[in-house]
Amino acid sequence: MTYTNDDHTDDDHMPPNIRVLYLLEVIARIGQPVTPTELNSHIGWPKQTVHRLCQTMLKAGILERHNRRLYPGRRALMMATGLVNQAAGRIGVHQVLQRVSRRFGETVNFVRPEPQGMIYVDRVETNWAFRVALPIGTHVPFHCTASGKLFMSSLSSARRRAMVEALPLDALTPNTHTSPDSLARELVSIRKDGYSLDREEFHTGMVAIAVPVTDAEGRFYAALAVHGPSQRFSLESARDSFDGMCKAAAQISTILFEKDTPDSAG
Amino acid sequence: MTYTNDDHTDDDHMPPNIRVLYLLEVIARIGQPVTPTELNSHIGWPKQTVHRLCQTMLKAGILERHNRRLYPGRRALMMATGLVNQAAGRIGVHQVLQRVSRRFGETVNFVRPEPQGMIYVDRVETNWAFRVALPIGTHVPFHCTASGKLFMSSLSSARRRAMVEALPLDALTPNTHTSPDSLARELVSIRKDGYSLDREEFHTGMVAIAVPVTDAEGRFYAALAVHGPSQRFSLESARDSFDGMCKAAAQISTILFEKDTPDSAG
DNA sequence: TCCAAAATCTCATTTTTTGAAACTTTTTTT
DNA sequence: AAAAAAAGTTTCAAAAAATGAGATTTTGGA
Repeated sequence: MTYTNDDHTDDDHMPPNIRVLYLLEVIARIGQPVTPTELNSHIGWPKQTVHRLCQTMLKAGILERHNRRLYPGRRALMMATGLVNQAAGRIGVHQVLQRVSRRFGETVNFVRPEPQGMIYVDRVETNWAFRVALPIGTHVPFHCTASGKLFMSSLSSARRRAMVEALPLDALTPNTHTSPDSLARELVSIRKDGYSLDREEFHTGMVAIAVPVTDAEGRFYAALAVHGPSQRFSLESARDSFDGMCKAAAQISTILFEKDTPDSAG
Repeated sequence: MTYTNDDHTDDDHMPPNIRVLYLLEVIARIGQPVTPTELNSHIGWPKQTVHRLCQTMLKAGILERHNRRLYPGRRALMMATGLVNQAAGRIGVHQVLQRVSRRFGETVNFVRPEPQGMIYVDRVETNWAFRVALPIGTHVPFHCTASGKLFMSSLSSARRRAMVEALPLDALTPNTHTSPDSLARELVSIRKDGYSLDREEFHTGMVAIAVPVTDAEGRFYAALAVHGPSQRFSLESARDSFDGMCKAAAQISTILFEKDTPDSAG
């Protein structure tokens, strides 16, 4: 399918700045101390390049070397702790997704808009055999997904119109919107209803409902979506889940955006 | 003239590929979403440079932007989580765990938060017959473990509340918290006391105490926990171990985060 | 609506990175 | 203990990227 294009891939030309980060990333993924040569075997760059970059990071105190092996240094650890802490909200978000998934028995996605399409940021899957085979990090189109339509419905009317007219309205199923007018009309009603449905517009046999997660000022931040096969997850059951999903969306919003009150009991 | 003999300081000269990391570092240190211009005010580089570097990281998925502000992206978090678990100080940390275990004669765990639950990162076990059968790398729930409750107590009140409400409060023993209120109340007192107890809330017959290990800026990094069967490791003995555990936690913090201490008797 | 601040674009110059090849050190094998 | 193999280091010219000043556009608030 032409749409599941995972852009920024690793091969797709990486600027030298990002190479350093990629190296750190690989070290983090491997999960145990490595030698530069072992790194090399995971990456496949010229060995001099890998060695030089390691040297740079060693000099900077980002890596440390013991016994010829590379460890994340103090600087990396401090940075990592700060990042994890700043994103502690994501732990809470994941827990909310799990709760929603448990409650409705279907796959739950957390989806954000990006220029290339809507991107799956986090997910909790059910154990059912039927599953969407879209890995986290995948971009999906705007015009035929519950989350994409929800996002567009949140735009100002001028932008909404411009976007609808700019999109390639490829028909991925018989139900996909292929006319700007019908799509624009649905966006208006989505805006009114507060939720967006995917009526088998992306994959035949799959339906979805999405509700918005907004930031502290009420602006669209992400979509919380539940996906399921139409046989067991009908459009009616999707609509029935609306209230529960709104509550979950509000919780997520609180986790991510609520200002810290100076901690009193409660 | 050998005046500026301080070879590789941070200011001295930073190669372009380290600049990207430095930017991430500053973002991590600030601890909350920033605009490129705010970053600029912390760093003082030409604004175009900061902007360009931010763009590069956004394109790479290392940062995310919402509402003009930069957030650590999914890629940054994955990297950070991976790095944190293999820091250069691991060996030293393990030795501290061994000492604690020898001193109290019980199993000692080093536990960190992840989206799926608290994860056992390192452990020293006693030779006693009674042992917890949770291998390293296992995720355990937040609501019924000393370390999980300790972590949640470290969150801002808004996040704490949202998380408590999102969690499935499954009763694993008669003592498990099953009401958000009672759990929330305990988190407040944990925050006050500086330690967290597991009163047979996870496994009947097993109690635990956990104290926080913080980084150089006081942020939660991990929990240090001692586990034992209630018959020989009572809640009182757990509390008695508090001072010793705090000392150990401080040592771990020093090992992991402190810059070279010129051999002062701590 | 207008205005100021922030962000983006353009481009010549400077600086860095790059990676092949030769060379040295360390580790393993015989 | 010597030889062989693997890992790591140094050198250097070509290629690529980063840099940052100035001009331009976009954005958010009054």
